[in-house]
Amino acid sequence: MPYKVKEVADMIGVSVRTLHHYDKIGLLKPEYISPAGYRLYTDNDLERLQQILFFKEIDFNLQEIKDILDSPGFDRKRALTAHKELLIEKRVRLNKIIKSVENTLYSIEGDIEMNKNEMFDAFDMSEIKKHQEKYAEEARQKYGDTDPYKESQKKTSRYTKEDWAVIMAEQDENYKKIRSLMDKGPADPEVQKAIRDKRQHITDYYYNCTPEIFRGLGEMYVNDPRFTANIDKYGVGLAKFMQEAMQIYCDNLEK
Amino acid sequence: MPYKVKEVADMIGVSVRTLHHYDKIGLLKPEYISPAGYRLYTDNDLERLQQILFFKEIDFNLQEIKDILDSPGFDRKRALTAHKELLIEKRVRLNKIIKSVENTLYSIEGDIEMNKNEMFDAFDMSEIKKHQEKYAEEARQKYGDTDPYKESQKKTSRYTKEDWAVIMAEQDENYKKIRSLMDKGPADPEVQKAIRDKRQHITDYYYNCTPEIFRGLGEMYVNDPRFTANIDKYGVGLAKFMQEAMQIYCDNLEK
DNA sequence: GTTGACCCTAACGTTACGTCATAGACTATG
DNA sequence: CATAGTCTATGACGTAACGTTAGGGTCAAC
Repeated sequence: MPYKVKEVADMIGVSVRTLHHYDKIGLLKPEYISPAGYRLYTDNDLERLQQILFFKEIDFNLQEIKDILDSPGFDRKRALTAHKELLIEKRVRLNKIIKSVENTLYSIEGDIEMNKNEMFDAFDMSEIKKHQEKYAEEARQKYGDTDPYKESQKKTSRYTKEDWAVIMAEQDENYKKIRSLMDKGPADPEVQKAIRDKRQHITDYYYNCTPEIFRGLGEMYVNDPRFTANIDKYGVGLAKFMQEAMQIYCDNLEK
Repeated sequence: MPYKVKEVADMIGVSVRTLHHYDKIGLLKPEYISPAGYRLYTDNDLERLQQILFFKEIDFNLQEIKDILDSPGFDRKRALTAHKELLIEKRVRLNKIIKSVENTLYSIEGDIEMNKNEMFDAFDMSEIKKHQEKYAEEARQKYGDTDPYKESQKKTSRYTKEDWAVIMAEQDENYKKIRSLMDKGPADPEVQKAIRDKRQHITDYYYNCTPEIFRGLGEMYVNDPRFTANIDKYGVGLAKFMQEAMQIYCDNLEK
C-alpha cells in the first residue's frame, strides 16, 4: 500500500512540486513507479523525507543533505556540532537585530531622531576590539597561548557590542540562578543543570570547554582573587560554591 | 568629489555588482554620471545606501525598501513593529531548532537512538502553512482589527508546543526576578525595568499591551482570585506587589 | 603608448521550488 | 458507459538578489 504524491504531500506537509523536485535531483526517488508512471512512495521513502526535512530545517542545502544521507560513513555528530555553532551565531545576530529595531522604535516613540551614526553603531565591529583588548592580556596570562585561547580569540573577534550584551546577559542570568540555588547544595540536580548550562555557554561563545578545562576554571574561581571577587559580587561564597559544583559535575562526567 | 563604484563598494562593504543591481532596479541611482558613463556617487547616495543596508539587515526585500525610502509618508513605526513580530517569531523558531539539534547531539553522545517521531515532533509542519497564510492576511488588511483578544488569538494560534515552552520559561524567569526584588519596593528602578519587560513580553507574544490594558491587567491580578493564586505560587504577596509596580509604571508613562 | 587597474553592458547561472500549460489516468455518478 | 471531477505526469518559464564570466571601453602612470 504505497502512497501517491498528493497523499505524501498532505501527510508530511510539503508541496507536490517539492516531491517532483526531490525526485528530479535524485534526493528522494520513490521506491516504485506504477505502470502509468505514478510515483509510489513507501514508508521507507517517508522516513527519508523526514530526514530531509530535518536537515533542511537546520539550514543545510539540498546537495548537502543528499551527501549526508547518501554517504554511510558520514559523521553526523561533527556536522551537527558545526551546524549548531552557525545557528548560535545566527541567534546572536538575530538578537542584535531585534534590539536594533527596538531601539529605532523607542527613538521614534520618543520623537527623538536617532542619528545615523547611532543607528549604525550597532553594526560596527571596531568598537568591540577595545573591549576585547582589555581582557586579552589577562587571558593570555591565564590560559597561555593555548588552543582554547586562540579559538576564543577567533570566535570573540566576530562579536559585536550587541553580541556581547547578549552574552553577558546570559552569563549574568546563570550566576543569579546558581546563587538562588545555593542552599540546595552543589550536588543538587538543578544546580548541576545550571552548571552544565555554564559549560555550554562557554562552549557556545568562547571555546570548546573540555571537562579538564572546566575543572581548571573552577579551580581558578577560588584561587584567583580577581575571579573570586568578580563572582562573589553575585553573592558571598558563590565562587567557592561554583567550584564545588563544577568539580562534582566533572566527576560525574568521568563515571 | 564623487565616488566611483569600487570606492563606494569598498567603503560600505558591498559588491560592485550589488551597486549595479540597485541602480538597475532604481533603488539607488547615483546622483551623477560621468561623460564616459561612470556612476558617480555623492554623500547623499551613501546615506541612502546605509538606509538600504539597515532595512535589508532587518529582512525587508528590496522592493519594500524602495517603497519605504521613496514614500515620504510611509509609516515606519508600523512597518518596524510588524517586522519586529516576524523577527521574534523567527527567534522562537531558532531556539526550538537549536534545542532540537542539541537533543539530537545528546542522543548521539548517549548512544540512545532518538526515535523519529520524537525527532520530528519538534517540526510541526502545519506551522509553516500558517506562516504563509499570515503573510497573505497581513497584506490584505494591513492593520485591521486592534481588538487585543482577537490579536492574541491570532498570534497564539501560530505557536507550537515548543514555542510555548520558550514563552512560559520567559514568563517564569520574569516572575522569579520580580519576586527576588520584592524587598526593594515596587518603585525600585530594577523592579520597574522588570515590569517593563513584562509588558514587552505580553506585547511580543500576545497582543499590543497598551498602558490602559496593562493597568487593567494589574487590577485583575489582585481582584481575580485565579490570577492571584497563580502568581502567588511564586511568592506570597507577589500578585499585589506586581499590581502596585504596574500602577507606578503606568503612572510614570503618563507623565 | 602601453600597461594595469578600473569602468561599462549584456546575459547566463544560482537555489528551491511556484506556477502555469498541456495531456493522460482513475473514480464516482447518472 | 459516457462524462465530470480529481489526480497524475512532464516540460518550461518565473522568482530574488545578486555572482560570474564575456567582451570591450577609460584613465592615470610610467
